Amino acid sequence: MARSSLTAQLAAQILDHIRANDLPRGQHLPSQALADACRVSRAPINSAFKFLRNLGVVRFESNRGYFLAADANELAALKLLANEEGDEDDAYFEIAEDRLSGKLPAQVTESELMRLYRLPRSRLVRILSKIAQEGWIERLPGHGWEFRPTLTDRKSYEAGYRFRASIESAAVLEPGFRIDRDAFRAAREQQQALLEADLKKLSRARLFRINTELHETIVACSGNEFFLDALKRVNRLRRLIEYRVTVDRSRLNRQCREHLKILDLLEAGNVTAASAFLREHIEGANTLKSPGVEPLPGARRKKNPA
Amino acid sequence: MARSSLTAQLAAQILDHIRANDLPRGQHLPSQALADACRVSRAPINSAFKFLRNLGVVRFESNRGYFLAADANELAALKLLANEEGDEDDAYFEIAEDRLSGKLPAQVTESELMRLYRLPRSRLVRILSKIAQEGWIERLPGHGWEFRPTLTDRKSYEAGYRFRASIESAAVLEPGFRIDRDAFRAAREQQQALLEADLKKLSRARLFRINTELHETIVACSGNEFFLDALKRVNRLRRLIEYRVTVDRSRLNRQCREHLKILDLLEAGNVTAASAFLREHIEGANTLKSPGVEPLPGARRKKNPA
DNA sequence: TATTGCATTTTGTGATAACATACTGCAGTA
DNA sequence: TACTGCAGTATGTTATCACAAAATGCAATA
Repeated sequence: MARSSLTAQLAAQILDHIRANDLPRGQHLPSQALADACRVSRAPINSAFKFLRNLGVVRFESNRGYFLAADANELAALKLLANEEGDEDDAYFEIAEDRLSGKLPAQVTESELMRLYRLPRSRLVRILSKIAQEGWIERLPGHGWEFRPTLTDRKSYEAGYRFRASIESAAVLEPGFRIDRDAFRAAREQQQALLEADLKKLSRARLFRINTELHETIVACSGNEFFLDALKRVNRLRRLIEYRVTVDRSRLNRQCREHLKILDLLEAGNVTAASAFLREHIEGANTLKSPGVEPLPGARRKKNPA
Repeated sequence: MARSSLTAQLAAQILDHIRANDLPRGQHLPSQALADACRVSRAPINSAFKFLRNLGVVRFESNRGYFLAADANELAALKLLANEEGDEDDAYFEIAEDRLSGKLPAQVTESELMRLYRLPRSRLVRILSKIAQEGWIERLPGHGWEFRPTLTDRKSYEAGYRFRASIESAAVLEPGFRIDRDAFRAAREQQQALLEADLKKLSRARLFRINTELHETIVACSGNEFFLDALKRVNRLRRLIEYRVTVDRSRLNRQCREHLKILDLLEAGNVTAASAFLREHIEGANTLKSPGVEPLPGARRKKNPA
C-alpha cells in the first residue's frame, strides 16, 4: 500500500479518528460523519471502509453500515500501516535521493524525468511544482528545470539551522502564544518514552519525525501561521537531507532532556527563558552534526571546455 | 503585450542587460552570449531581437547579427514596456481579486474555475499550484479546492507584520551579513527620489514594489536564503492585500526617512541598532494602517442548517 | 575563428476522448 | 428519523495527437 491513493489515506485517517475519540467496540461509524470530518464525500469513505473490513477493523451489516470490530486500544499496532511518510509520492523521494546522490545532473528536462521515473506528465508536473515550492528546483525560462544548490550545499544546511533558531525563538514570544495542553502532554510522554526506549533501535525517519513534531507543536502554539509555515518548509527540506547525515545517537539523550526543559519553561510561563534556550538548543544541534553532504558537480548546460 | 510570452520577457531582460552594462550605440549583440545570460537557447533570443528591432532598439545586418541602435541612456524610457507586474499570469490576479471581493466562495472545483476564467486545465493547475504554494488555497483530498482564510482574515494580516518584523530584524544579525554596496546605493537613490517626488502621483503598485524591494534588498545581504525566501513569500501575499488597504500617504514621507536611516545604520556597521529599528519600523507600519479587509462568508461545503 | 543561418530534433502545450474516481440526491430500509 | 444503497452526474486523470516553441549541430559567412 505504498501508493498514496485516497482510499489508503482515508483508512489511516479513520483509524486516527477512532483512536482520538477512543471509540468502543461495536460503535456505529456513519459514512457521512466520517466524510465530513475528512472533507470528502461518502464514496471514498466507503471505499476505505471496505479496505478496513479486509483488515478486520470494521464489520459490515447490510443496510446498516459499518461498525467498529475492535476497540481503540487494539488498533494501536496498526498505526504504521499506511502512515509512515504519509501522503507523499514515492517518485518524489526517488528524485530527491537521486539528486542528493548525484545521479541527477543540475539541469534536466521534463521528458527525461518522465522516462526515468515512468511518470505521466501530470504527476511529474505536480511533483516538480512541489519541489519548486520547496525551493530546490527552478523552472528555466525555456525548456527544462534546474536544481538549485539548496539541497546539496553545506552552507545552506547551516543557514537552515540559523533560520530555525530565529523563527522558533521568536515564535514563543508572539503575543498570541497559548500553550496547547493536550499537545504538550502528548509531546512530553513521547520524549519520556524516547528517554527510556532503546535509542539505537529507532529508525532515523522516526527520530526525525518525533523531533520535528515537537518543534512544530511549540511553534503552532504561537497562533501565527506564518511562523509555522516557515518552519514546516525548512523541515521538509531537512527531512530529505537528514537521511544522509550521520546521526549522533549519543546526543539524543541530551536532546530529549533539552526538549523536556523547553516544555517546562513554557508551561511555567517563562517564555523569555524558553526563547533563549530554544535558540541554544537548535544552534547546538547544528554544530555537533557533521553532514555528509558534499557539493555536487552540477553539470553545466552547455558543453564544458575540456 | 500583457501576456507573459517568453519573447517579451527576454526582450525586457535584454534591455536590462544593455542598461546594466552601459553598452554603447553600435555594440554587437551576439545571440549566444545573450542566450547564456538568460539561460535559454538562441532561438527565443532571436525572436526577442526581432521584437526589439520593430521598436528601433536594435539594428539588423545580414549574416552579422544584431547591433545596438541607441545607447543605454536612451533606453531608460522603455523600462516600463513589458515589465510592470512581470511574468505573472493575468488570471492569477483575477482570481485573487475575486476571492478578496467575495465573488469566489471558499470551496471551488477546477472545472468551475476553468469555465469562469476560460483557462485550459494546464494553465489553471499551474496557477492553483502557485496559489497553494503561497498558502491561500488548499487542495481538498477528494475533488476541488478550498481557499484558506490567510488572505481574508484580519488576524492573518497582522500576523504577517509580526513575522516580517521577526525575520527581518534577525536577518541583519546573520553572521554572513554583507552589505551589497551597489544595491544599497540604488535603494538610497530611489528613496531620495521618492522623498522629492509627488507622492500622490505614484501608483499603489509602484509604491508597494519600491517598499518591498528595499526590505528584500536588505534581507538578501544576510546571505541566508531562508530568510529571503520567507520574506518573499509574505510579500507575495501582502501584494494582493495591500491593494485593498487605504494607503496613508501622509506616512510615506516618514517611511522613506526611516528607510534611509536603516540604510545608514547598516552602512555604519551598527547592525544591532539597525535590527531594533527595523522591528520598530515594521511594527509601526502595521498599527497605523487600517486594512479594509473583512472576513468573508466562507460558504460551507454541505448545506447549512437554516 | 567566432558568429550567423538554417535544417533537424527535441520538448512542451492545448485539445480531445476514454476511463476511473468522487459527489449528490432520493428512494428504500432499519 | 437517520442512515444506507444506488443511480446519475460531475470531476479529475491518463493517454494520445497535432502543433508551436525551443534546442542543437553544422555549413556558410564575415
